[in-house]
Amino acid sequence: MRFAFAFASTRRRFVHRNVLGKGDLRTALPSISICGFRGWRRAFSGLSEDSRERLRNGLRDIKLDDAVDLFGEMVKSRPFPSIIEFNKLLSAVAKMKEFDVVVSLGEQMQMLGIAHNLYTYSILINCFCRRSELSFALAILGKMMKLGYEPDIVTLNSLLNGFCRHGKRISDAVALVDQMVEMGYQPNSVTFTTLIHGLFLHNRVSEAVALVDRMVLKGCQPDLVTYGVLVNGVCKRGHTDLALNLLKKMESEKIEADVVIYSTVIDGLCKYKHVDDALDLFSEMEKKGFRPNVVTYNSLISCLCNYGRWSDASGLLSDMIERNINPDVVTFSALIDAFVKEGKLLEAERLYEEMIRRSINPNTVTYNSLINGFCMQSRLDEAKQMFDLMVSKGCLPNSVTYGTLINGFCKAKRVEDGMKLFREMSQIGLVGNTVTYTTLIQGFYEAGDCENAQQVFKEMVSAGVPPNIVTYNISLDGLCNNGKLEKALAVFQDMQKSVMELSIFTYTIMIEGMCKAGKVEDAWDLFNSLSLKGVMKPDVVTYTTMISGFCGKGLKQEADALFREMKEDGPLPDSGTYNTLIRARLRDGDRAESAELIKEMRSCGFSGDASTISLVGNMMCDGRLDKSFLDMLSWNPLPSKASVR
DNA sequence: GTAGGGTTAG
Repeated sequence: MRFAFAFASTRRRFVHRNVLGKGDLRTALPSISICGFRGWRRAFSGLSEDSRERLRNGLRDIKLDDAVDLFGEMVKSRPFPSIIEFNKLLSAVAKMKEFDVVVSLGEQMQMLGIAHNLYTYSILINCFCRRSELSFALAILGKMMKLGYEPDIVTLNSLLNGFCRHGKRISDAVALVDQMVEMGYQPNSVTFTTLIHGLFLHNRVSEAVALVDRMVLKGCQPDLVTYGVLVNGVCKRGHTDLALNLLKKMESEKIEADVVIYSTVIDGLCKYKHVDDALDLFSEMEKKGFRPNVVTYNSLISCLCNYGRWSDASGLLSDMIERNINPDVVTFSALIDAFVKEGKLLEAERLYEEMIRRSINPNTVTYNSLINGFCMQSRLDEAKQMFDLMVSKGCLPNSVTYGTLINGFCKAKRVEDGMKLFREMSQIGLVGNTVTYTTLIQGFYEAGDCENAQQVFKEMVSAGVPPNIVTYNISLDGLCNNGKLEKALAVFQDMQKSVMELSIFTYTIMIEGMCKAGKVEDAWDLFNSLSLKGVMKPDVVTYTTMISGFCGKGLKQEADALFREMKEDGPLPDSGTYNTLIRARLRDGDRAESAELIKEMRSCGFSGDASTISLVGNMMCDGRLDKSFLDMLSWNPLPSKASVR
């Protein structure tokens, strides 16, 4: 046997796997055992004329259900139709990308004693490869070769695809092509295109691009599919210049482009912020005679929406309607989502009605956006109603739906309702992600319920969902704000020991926690340890937090000193820094110094914030301050920073 | 009768 690579795993027997559940294929198939010998002449007749006709036509446009029915009819008829007819059927199902069904049908054939031939094996190998189940494909290859069939270039290309899709065998894929050549096979454009695609799958972009030149050297011209793979691969990774060059190259090589390839590049340009280039290419494709389709429009419309270019987006919508390119659920969902994010819920609802009027069925994504819209406005009951509506329409909520609602309830301080939803979600088999869990943890801490917050954290870990730095920061903050500094410190220590990369934000939370617990000295030690370590620079919030801590303890000199240090060689003080200091001065009753600081703050372009103004208001009421302070804070005699710029 | 690919929305 000339196949040196008769892989070790081929020794493993092809395991029959019934991938479909009971009730689908099983019931479609005949039950041979119940047909007694005398009955079989009546039970098993030939194929109907209709089915013969279908098979003659190569099963064009056949639906999956019909194909499965036909298979049932075929295995009932005696004698069995030839393997060629079965192959036609398997091939048709494979074209629908229903690889599981193909595998299952092949298995049923085997059980009925319908012998596979080279093509049957080829189809099955292809299906396993498409499902990234290389070992099964190799097992069939072994079996096939044992029976004396030698794989041809088609089967080898399928196998190559299997290696490419396998998580760890891309280098074996590269080697396989060389091996093919050694064994006297001539790789064709499918071979190279498959490998190029595989390299992209493993993010080996430059190798993928370089392979095109290599294939030309080997006498293999790239075709439209090759360019499709290349253009998509580079666009998805932001190399839109390269994609545009590829379009030109296609033209010079007289390879006719198509609407999909243009749409791919347009979408790439949109995603990587070259909106106007996308619009240019859009008109260029029209000039070249390629008619855009709904997908082309959808890319552009959602992109324009994301940039807030509403009138351009709706212009394109009217364009497409005028040209009889019908908007679909994606078009409407994109527009609805964009309006929701802009807070224009009314417009979003109008679009929803419009799509119903056009008999376009909203899907989960559409409802998710609308639910999000209500959540954003804290209209939780309406959000829940929308949720019920979608369920009643047979539209299945997914983890985004639940995540959105849970987030809404938590933000509206209704963490218990959020938790109820979370339980419901788990019951129907949807898994929460890090964000969902983190939202709930935050909700419980904000409700002062540390116990449940920690419980959710534990559940998260045991469910195998990894807490991230945000989860930890929220936990630290929650513990500190609920008077559990000791516990927070313990967690903080664990974090420092872990591989997690801490941000300055984490340290600021701890410094604030220590200050609030009256442990300003500890906070100051931590603050200084930052500069000593040198890895983490305190930012303006860290400084302000520390200054605020000093002020709270009446350590005026320390606060002033840190403020000076900040101005000399730290981060620039911001409105928060000034307001923190000003409130401290005002509380001290130091009017002159307060006024001085206010003036300085104004000269930097900041003004009094809400809590400073409310403090001044209170002090005016009990007569400790006069109105001039309020004027200083809110009246604007100085040019603002913006107008100076 | 068998092989490769690409576009849109949360």
